[in-house]
Amino acid sequence: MTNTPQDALVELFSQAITQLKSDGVIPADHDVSIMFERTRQKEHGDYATNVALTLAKPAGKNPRVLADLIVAALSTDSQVSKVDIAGPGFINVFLAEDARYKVLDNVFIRGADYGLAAPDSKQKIMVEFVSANPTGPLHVGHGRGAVYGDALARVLTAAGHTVKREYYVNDAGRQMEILATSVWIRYAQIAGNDIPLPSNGYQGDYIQTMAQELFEQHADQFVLSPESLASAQSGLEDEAALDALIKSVKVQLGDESYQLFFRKALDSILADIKDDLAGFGINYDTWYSEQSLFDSGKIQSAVDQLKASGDIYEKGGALWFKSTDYGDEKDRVVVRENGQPTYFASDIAYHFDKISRGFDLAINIWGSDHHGYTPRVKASLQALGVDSEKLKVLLVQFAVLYRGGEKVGMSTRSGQFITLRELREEIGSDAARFFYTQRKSEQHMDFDLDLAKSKSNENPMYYVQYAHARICRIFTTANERGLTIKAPQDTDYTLLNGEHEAALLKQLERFPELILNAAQHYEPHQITYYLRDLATAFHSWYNSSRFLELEEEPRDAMLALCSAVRQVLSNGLGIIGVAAPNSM
RNA sequence: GCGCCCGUAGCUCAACUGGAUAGAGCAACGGCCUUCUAAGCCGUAGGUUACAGGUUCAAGUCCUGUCGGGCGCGCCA
Repeated sequence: MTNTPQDALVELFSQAITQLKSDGVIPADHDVSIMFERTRQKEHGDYATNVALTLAKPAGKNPRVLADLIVAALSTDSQVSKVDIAGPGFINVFLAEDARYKVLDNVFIRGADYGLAAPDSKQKIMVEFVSANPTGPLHVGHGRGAVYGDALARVLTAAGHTVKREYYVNDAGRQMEILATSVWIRYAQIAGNDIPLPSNGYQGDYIQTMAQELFEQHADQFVLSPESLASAQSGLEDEAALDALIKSVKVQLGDESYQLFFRKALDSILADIKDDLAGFGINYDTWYSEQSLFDSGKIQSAVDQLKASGDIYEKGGALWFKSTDYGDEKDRVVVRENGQPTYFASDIAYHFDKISRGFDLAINIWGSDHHGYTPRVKASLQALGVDSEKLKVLLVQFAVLYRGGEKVGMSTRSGQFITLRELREEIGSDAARFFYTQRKSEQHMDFDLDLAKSKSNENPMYYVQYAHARICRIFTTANERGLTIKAPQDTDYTLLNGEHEAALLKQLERFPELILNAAQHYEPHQITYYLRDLATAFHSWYNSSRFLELEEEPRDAMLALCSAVRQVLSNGLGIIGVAAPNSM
């Protein structure tokens, strides 16, 4: 790893602060942290620190006076050309001319790894995301979490963490039963039975498709008499009637036959989800089955452990977890009166197991509607003796969809939704990823489908990709003209002395620290904004000069800079999972 | 009612996590193609950062309150 310029400056200033401490200007026991920021305006130099402002009070001195003393105590450094004091007491640092060219060598040496921290040098992190119930295809509403989760995983990887992606599959519970029964009813209908699908069953076309396939394989082998089921439905409320219907179908089909429908539904939907996400460039390391938590006894043992520690009590025939002892609003049921564990029971076991697998940090990406759920899960981890700080829940706001200026409603059961696949096929994986990654995850967001689908300059992704394609084109043209171009490292960087070049070099230099910052704050969108800034700096430069018509020396230097910009555009686009096309 | 998230240009969003004159894109207006791709560039206009207080050298950012929007408050998942 190459040290960032900030590191060197912090070192330089630390010595001065130490000096002032021994001189008695600053209290010797005062803990000083020095921060350097890149400046917004070039009149303020390359870097600025507010250290004199933060030390003014403990030192009992006017910030500007203190800044003077700090600057006076600095030893000379060949990398620093000038140090100014400005405003209320900022210390602005101007770097030496040649220091700015260093970044080019870094880019050329590291290549596709430029900006990336040493792999596997930090924490072991699991990112769990999407984890939508396997009761139907993913819809557009899942897109934001999917893209955010994957981009975050990529950012964390780039920052040197070891990252695993996991999808928690809710393959146990009532929704799955409703699904399996819905498939059976559609199957029975195809086989000629006049059994209506209840309105609270799954209505989507994909149910029909699965039923049709089952019918083709098994003909009418699994039909039941409608009369025997009708009785189960009469005189009950909708949900109770549905449960009765499920039970009835289950009993009459027999476990083995019922499982056929269950497995068919689960397997094909899961396969569809996997395929869909893979089409987005999202690939998981593990698909963790909720059912396996039952089968392995992990739920039971987690409950037993909580019982033993006195964190579970009985009330009204149900088992309650005392989450209020750990800061939750109210206690929560883990095992119902009827003996069925709740979804929360699975979650306790799941998160406990997750942390126990040796991750330093487990990140959950949840829809914002689940925010109230976090305290109880953390509470359960604490009760089980796990540091709940190891679980980080990041919330993603739902995107409100618009089509033709109208809000688009979403409902999985009714079968009326835009699938994620549809979105991807219409606007492309790249555009969708870019679009989502433009927004901070916890920010409310409007998703204009018409806009996302339009392949116009209104979509900023093209702006960034175009910069990359343009650079590729320059080299293609140079080649066509038979020009002999020096290797980038062999060119004279000092010829890159214009304002455009300075702006670009600065952007390139910023990339490694940007990745670290984006990772630290779980904000992949920073990469997107950076890429747009870099593309802007490039397009602006491009329009100001025709490189290929210059004298050889400056031409080759400029092409070296082009090459570096192309590399960083490519690296950055890779981190958000968007392609860097050679031509457009 | 209580809790969490949010409120920034006409629209969609940033703002290096408390720093200097709040920035981009789209939309609007005016310029730039005999040229390595105009999916581009240059310029103009657009703001009391919802509102009112507070904290300090410094607040869009932190605290309190008000208003407005979203979500949550099940022996649902």
